[in-house]
Amino acid sequence: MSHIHRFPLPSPDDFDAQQTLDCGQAFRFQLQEDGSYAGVAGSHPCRIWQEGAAVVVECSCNEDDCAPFWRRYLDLGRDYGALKLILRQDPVMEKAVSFCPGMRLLRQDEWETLCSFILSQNNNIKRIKGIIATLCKEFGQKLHGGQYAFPAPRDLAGRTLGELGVLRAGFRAKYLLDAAQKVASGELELRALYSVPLGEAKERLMTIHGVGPKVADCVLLYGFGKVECIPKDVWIKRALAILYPGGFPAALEAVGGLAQQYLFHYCRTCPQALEEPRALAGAGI
DNA sequence: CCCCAGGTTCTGG
DNA sequence: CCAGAACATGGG
Repeated sequence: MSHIHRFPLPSPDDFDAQQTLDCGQAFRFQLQEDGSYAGVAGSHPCRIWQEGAAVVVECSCNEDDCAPFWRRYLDLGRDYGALKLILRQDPVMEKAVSFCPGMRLLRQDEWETLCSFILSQNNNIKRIKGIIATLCKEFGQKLHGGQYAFPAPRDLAGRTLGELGVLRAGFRAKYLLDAAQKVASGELELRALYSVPLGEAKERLMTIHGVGPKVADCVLLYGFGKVECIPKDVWIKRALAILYPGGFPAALEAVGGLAQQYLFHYCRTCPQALEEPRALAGAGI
């Protein structure tokens, strides 16, 4: 059984599957020969692509109507046209947004986001994807289409470090285990983080061994939809230092996480992004 | 052999 | 409090 969902957007610029699903915020989508992306969102195996000014989702779930899930997952309630207009008033963001205007923030499962970014530390995206694929295949429930669900906290909490060895996750395995045990036991209740102040939520996440400020910000941004969180990874630190020597514009801080994602993808994908200011300076200003 | 990768923890001042 | 090293693993 498979449903096709078609979500119209104001502009064809408001969604691009590659820019959204392969920009380092989600790790479970793979480019297909037809240009669509196949993967798992939450517990939904799916394919996602764009057709003109619409996002199209094919999913094989047995829910009567999973459209609300997709609206939330794809952040369809947010007016990206208006937001991009605001961001583009800043000359640096103008370039970043122009580079990937179809990028959107995904609202992913909180637990999966936590694990994903624990595994991301001091690691590269290619290998992060591999570890997560193995994690799902080894410990997750089997779904339609040869896909696997992301393992629940309970699925991992009782495992030993030896059992997690198949992941080849290195020192991150013990962090994953600590997260699973704290969440499965109720010591850390993820849903409860919605009802406490942001700083408190971040501190609670950081009680997990292996979760520092950057990973916590990623979880809050990609899992809890807190767009004011700005994960400071090596790329963003470089970008801020070079492109915003005078500091990040205060007017954009309220949507700093979104700006961060455009910048991250721009700087990581386009090598000249961080070189141009040097060239200008060299030209004598 | 080196260095690096969407960091965090540990250690020595 | 703060700078460096250590941490597992795979790729260049």
